[in-house]
Amino acid sequence: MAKSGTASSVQGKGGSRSTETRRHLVDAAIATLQDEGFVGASARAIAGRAGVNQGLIFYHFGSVANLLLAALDAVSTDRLTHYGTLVADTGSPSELVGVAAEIFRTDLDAGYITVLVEMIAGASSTPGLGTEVAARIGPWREFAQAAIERALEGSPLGTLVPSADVAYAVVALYLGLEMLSHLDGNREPALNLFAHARQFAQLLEAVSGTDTSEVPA
Amino acid sequence: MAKSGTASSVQGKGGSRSTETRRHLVDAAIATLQDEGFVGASARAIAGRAGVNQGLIFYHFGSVANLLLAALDAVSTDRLTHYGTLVADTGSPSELVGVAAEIFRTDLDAGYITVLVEMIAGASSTPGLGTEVAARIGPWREFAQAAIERALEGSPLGTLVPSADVAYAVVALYLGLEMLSHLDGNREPALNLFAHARQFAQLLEAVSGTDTSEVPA
DNA sequence: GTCTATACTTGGATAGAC
DNA sequence: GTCTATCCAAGTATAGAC
Repeated sequence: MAKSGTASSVQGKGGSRSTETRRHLVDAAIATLQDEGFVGASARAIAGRAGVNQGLIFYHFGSVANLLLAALDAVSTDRLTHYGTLVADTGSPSELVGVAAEIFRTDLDAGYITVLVEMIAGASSTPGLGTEVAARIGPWREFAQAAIERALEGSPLGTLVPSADVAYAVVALYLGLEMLSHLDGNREPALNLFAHARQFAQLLEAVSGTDTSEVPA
Repeated sequence: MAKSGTASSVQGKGGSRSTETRRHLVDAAIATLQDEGFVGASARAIAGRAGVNQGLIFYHFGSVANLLLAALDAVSTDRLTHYGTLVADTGSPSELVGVAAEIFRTDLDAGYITVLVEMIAGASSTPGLGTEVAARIGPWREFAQAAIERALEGSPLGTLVPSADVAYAVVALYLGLEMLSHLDGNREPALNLFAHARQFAQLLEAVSGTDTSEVPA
């Protein structure tokens, strides 16, 4: 643990003073977005939570907006890799809905979607921020689309369902459910919904599955 | 048009100086929320747009948050009455989806949902604001639920579908689609979705409608 | 009762210290 | 290269003018 910051011209190693401060700021930015929203995510509020001088935000990230984007980046990459492992061995649509419910519940409780929602809503104020946020949501849509297509491949539904549009709707619903759940502090309605969706998916599997002998009257 | 504001102790009439200023402020608050978001909706910005002194906001509404709530009230009542006339003569589910698409398109272009989304997201910052916003969203959910129940009454789907949960999902989707559409300035994906939903509703009507002779294999 | 001028607080950004 | 002290703009709120 060489902590001497004097002779370090190399910045690549993870223990450098710079990267340490950056990480603290990013973590604090995430926490502030969750607790105080985009409005409360000021340089002073974030720096105070990180325990550093607020000027460091402008030195390391150039602006508050850039720091918030870095925070969004951190959450996005972290979540997407986690989703990947969860969805890896998912076969049927009803299984996918079950995993989606699990993902939603975790993200909701941990406040990850809050970061996303606040950034989208807050982007209206800062010029140019919207494009940057949109670029970071793209992977979420692509992930959803890939998962949907994989769950439906081989099924007759696969050719009927426009996966891109459905993925768009899923992400939108994800965001909307977070907003409503977060607003009245009650996650039950949203979780109920996933339960219903799963039953519905099972129904669809029974009707249009590969095994046609079980189709009910 | 008695414009003399000196001897007016009565405040009921709509042309009074006070109500006129209030109306200007509410209109300006709506426009500011749409253009600049919750973050940009400061007392100065709103008052500047309304062409009045910013101190008037605190005199007439007590705080910026209260003015924004008044703006949300204005939008909510205006929209809900409008929805009422549109959904009045709607019979089948597919018709309801068609009307919902029309409502969404209008609201999206006029920026009405933006006001709602910004208020929800912004509520994280101001203590107590969340409860007030939630109270103003309740009617939207009730409206959606009533419309869904009416479109499904008589159909076997009516007893299967949990209308409250579906209404919750519809409002959430409505909000989420607005966020995404507004973010990348492209309303096509959302509108495509409504078209797909309509086709799906028609399929459901054919399968489980009152006329059972048309059920396909 | 209605409005304006002013006080005070917080926020973004940088010049300069180490 | 890293960080702090300081500056100025923008925000909320009110005391007092009309």
